[in-house]
Amino acid sequence: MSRVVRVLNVAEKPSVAKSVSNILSRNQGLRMREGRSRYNKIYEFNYSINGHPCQMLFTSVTGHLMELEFEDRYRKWHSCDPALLFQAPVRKFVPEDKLDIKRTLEEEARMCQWLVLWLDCDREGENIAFEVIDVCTSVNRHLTIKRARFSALIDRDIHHAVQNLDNANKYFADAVDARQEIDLRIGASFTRFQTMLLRDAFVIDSATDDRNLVLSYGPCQFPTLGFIVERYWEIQSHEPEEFWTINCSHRSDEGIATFSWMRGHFFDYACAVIIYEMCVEEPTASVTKVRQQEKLKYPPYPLNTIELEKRASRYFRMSSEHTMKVAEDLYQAGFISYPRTETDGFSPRTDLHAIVQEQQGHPGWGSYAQRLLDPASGLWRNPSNGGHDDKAHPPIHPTKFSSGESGWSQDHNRLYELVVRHFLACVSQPAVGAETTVEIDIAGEMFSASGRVILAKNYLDVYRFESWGGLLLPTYAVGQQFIPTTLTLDSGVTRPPPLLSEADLLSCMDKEGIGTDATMHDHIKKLLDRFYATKDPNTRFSPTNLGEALVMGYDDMGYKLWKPYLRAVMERDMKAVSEGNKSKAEVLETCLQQMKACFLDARLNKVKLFEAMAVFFERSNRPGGDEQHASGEFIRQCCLCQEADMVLRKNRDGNFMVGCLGYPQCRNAIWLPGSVSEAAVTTNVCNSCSPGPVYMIQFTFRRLEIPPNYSTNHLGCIGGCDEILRQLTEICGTGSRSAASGRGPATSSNVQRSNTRQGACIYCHQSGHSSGDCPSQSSGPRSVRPRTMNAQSGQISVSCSTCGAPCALRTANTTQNRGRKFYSCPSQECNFFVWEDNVSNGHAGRGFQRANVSGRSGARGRGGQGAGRATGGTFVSATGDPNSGRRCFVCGDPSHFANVCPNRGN
DNA sequence: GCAAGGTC
Repeated sequence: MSRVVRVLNVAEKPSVAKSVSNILSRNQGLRMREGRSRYNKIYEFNYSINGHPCQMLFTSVTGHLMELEFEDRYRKWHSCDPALLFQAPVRKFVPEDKLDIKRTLEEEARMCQWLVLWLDCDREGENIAFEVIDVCTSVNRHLTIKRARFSALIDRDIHHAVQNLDNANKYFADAVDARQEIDLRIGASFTRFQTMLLRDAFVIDSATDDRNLVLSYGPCQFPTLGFIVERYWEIQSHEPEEFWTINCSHRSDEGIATFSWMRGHFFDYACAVIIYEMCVEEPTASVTKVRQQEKLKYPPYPLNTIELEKRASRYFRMSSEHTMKVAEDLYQAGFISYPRTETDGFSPRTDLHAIVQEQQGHPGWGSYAQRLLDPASGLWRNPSNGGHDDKAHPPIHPTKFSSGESGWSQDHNRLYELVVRHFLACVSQPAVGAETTVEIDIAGEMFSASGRVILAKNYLDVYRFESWGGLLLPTYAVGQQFIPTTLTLDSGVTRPPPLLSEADLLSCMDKEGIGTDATMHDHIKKLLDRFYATKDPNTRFSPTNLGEALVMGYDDMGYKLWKPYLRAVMERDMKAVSEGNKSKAEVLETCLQQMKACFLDARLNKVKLFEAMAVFFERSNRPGGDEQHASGEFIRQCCLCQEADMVLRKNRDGNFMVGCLGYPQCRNAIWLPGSVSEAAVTTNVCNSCSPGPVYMIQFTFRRLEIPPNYSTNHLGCIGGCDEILRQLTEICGTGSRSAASGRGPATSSNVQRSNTRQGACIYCHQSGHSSGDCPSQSSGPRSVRPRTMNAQSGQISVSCSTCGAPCALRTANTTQNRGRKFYSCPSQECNFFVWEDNVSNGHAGRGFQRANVSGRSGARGRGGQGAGRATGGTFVSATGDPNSGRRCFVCGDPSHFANVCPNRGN
């Protein structure tokens, strides 16, 4: 008889310690006692491992026990150059809130001979296993260490795991160590760098207190932001293109059928008109094909975390972060299974019927559950498998019946209902429909219509979140002829894709491997918390100015730090480490070396970040931060605070300004043109500006940055009398803002992309000279971006970014934007367009973004040709009188439509 | 004051 072995078992979370204890003890003689941490109980029972009688102690941690941090002397933001964070020593330690768990482990480990690790069987779990080993072996070096590998919390797996104990896998743990270190070093260095660089240099109005604003960078949060910005840019740069299509409808006793043109649409108006006129001439339709098909609509795969978040967002507009909070509540209370799972297929050993049985009494879906269990209904179907398996948790499913609890919020009820209905749907037959497609021929042109009848709803009966729309189509027979009720030539414009919804964003992250199922919602929330993005009531995300500026800045540097590539490379390296093909040290060295080089380069190119920020934000004259101002030469007394002096200053970027020494009480500042290369205060006093004296400044401008008709030397005054200075400020912008509005190397901002024609002069559209030297602009060039003027008088007027002509304020009359006001250039060539609310919000206009004008029909037909009139149908010709309330798409004139616009094609 | 990953 061998001696009883005392075994310390450690799980990743309390629930697993409890489940495994229950399984192994078979609920016989299971005792529970408190540990030092209130969440992590200790279970005790007897068990026999490979014939050794064991006294089992089973406790848990709560995820990682340790954190990685820089050594103390590098932890303060100003303690070191952020570039040093790529080599600064780091240490792993148990944070304050985990110390009680650590103490429990130490106390129990001292009394044990074996340590069995029941952490989740993934890389993070393996890493946590080594954290536990670290803590336990430091108090008991004689421990025998074993790893239990299990894929589901079911009897067979657990008993198998404990009888086949394995060794912990250092490669897996190393991969996580590498990830942690890389994330920390990159995150901390870039975050400190860009925060300290930009926060004090600009007036960032998004935060209430921008002194505490952190402009964080992270290898997951930035690509997530990148998805949002990229889609936003895609929308911004979309050039709507007008197209033409022919629609046909036919009303009969059975109802109406709508036929669409099988050619789709034409972008060429003339071609469309020719074909349309042909159809109008001979409008008799002949049915050429009638096809009937049975179609199945399958229920969804079993539910995993990402799908739960996506569906809760789609169906209830719950944020992913809130969804996970509510799901955690339901899980803690025992109503649903573990909510953080990648698995979307049930193990064949799961007793699915038992789960359905529990739900039979529910007033909402109980009767469906009953039908499902009745073999006669034929409704049951073994669930399909989505192909993902985290080997640790089953798909999310109900674990306890409830018809609503008193403490539940509406969202608790909704989420529980979603989990239950989703589960019931998974074990149901697909919906069955009959689809009919009818094709007709009018004057040689083919049109088709389709309809669908649902024959059996099956899972759709319980899964009320999904529908399967379909119209009933009247009956047609091949060879049948009829005269269309309507035959119209309709125009439409191509539309940009919509902004990313939360579900879209989760899909992007999932696809590119950004974050894990347990952290994706955190990254999304972080973007909102950092003021990088906003979410509208339809759960669609837009970047804020801040978010867009940061992405633009890095993009202009040529670094794809905002793309998912970096994470993908890291993920590949992690995999190589976990497979033993690369060492942790090797991956750390190459990755950190590259990232450091990238960091140093980004710092050298910080002007790109400044430029991008300057597109959206005013420069701040706040002291501190990266832009220390030396006290400058006296110009005049400040006429705002009337107390302090205004002095000439130059910042580190070489930009000049005249600022009040009374800062921060007085924020009076006059920024000088970005084209100033030198500025010196003279003894000359301006004759016209008061109160005086106002000392004049001798300016030298950079030749290439000012129009040819301006001199490079200028004795100027900042008091307001100097017209040349005013013009150059307008043309060049101030500080680095000027570069972003057209000077110097082009930034790839969307503003630029949409308002300039690459490689050609923006005024005459010829190449060979820059816009600043255009011979057609005798009065000097204009700013590229649309300018708002007279803002102080309360009146805004917008001039066209291309031709400079004043724009008319118009009102949109489309489904999506009815009543919204916009400015557009009267000239057809410019295509300049901007929403009024974007102008007042400070957004620049874009090249062209017309409102939706699709579905507009023309006017009355050309007399009694064909049988249209005889049957009372409305035939619409490509020419004729306008309908009331509509405007020409091309010029906005309500007296005619685009198809007859006199300005068309000029 | 910084990341991302566990989890309560």
